Amino acid sequence: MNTNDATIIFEALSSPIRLNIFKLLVKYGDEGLVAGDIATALDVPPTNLSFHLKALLHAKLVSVEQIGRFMWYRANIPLMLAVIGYMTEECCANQPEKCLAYRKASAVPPEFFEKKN
Amino acid sequence: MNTNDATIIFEALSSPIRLNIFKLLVKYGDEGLVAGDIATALDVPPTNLSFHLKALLHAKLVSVEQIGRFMWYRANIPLMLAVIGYMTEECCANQPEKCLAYRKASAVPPEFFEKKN
DNA sequence: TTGATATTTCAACATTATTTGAAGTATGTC
DNA sequence: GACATACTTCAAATAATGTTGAAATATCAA
Repeated sequence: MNTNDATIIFEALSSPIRLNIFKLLVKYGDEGLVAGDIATALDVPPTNLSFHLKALLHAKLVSVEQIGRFMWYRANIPLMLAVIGYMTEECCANQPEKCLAYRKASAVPPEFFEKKN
Repeated sequence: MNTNDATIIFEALSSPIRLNIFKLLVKYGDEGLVAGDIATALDVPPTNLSFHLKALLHAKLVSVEQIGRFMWYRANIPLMLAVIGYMTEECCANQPEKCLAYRKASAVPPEFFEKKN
């Protein structure tokens, strides 16, 4: 994860349509969702959906698997976590106590911050 | 934090220049940095820097304080943490065990994941 | 008050992103 | 094979963003 990767990822999440696609896919987890169902759920014309899915694929925020005529899309949650890591990295590295204080006051759900290992 | 806020924030972080500005400001913490020094550090013409700082201000990712002729810019770290919260929310809410498993394998620095209270 | 410094705003232009309908590709069904 | 379905690619129009130099604003220093 570097500036370039992060830029592409943020770019991919910077449109309401794409952010909603990603959030929807997170919700469906490993099962994923077929392009047509994403289009229906979010009321986006198929052509336009393809365009946005391409941006998410390019950022690697989603993966796709063809099964018959259907394209199954899935969210790449580990990558999302890597971006979070990237964002917090510098903060923690440069002023750990301040970062921790801010984090304690943040809206991040507590169960997410359980000790790793 | 809703889709609209998040979109504006991701939009603000979706250009390499703006991402570098933000990272630089995170590094300087509470002290902040004056516009001219950001311009020098990142080798961005002042006019262009102003344009990008405006986007970061609009997203509220940075704040600004005028002191004499100087404009001191500072990163809004709590907001950054709020976005992280927003991104993890749905994941944790919908499949907590999967989310935790992914997190354990993620590159997020371990000290960031200490129990909150 | 004059001139220098710090930064922003403006206007023009250049570049990039988004949307749409029509056409294309591939798979499945009869 | 002929036709329907699922989805993508293409091309053209439109919209949004990014960049630059010149001018504006505001503070400071002599």
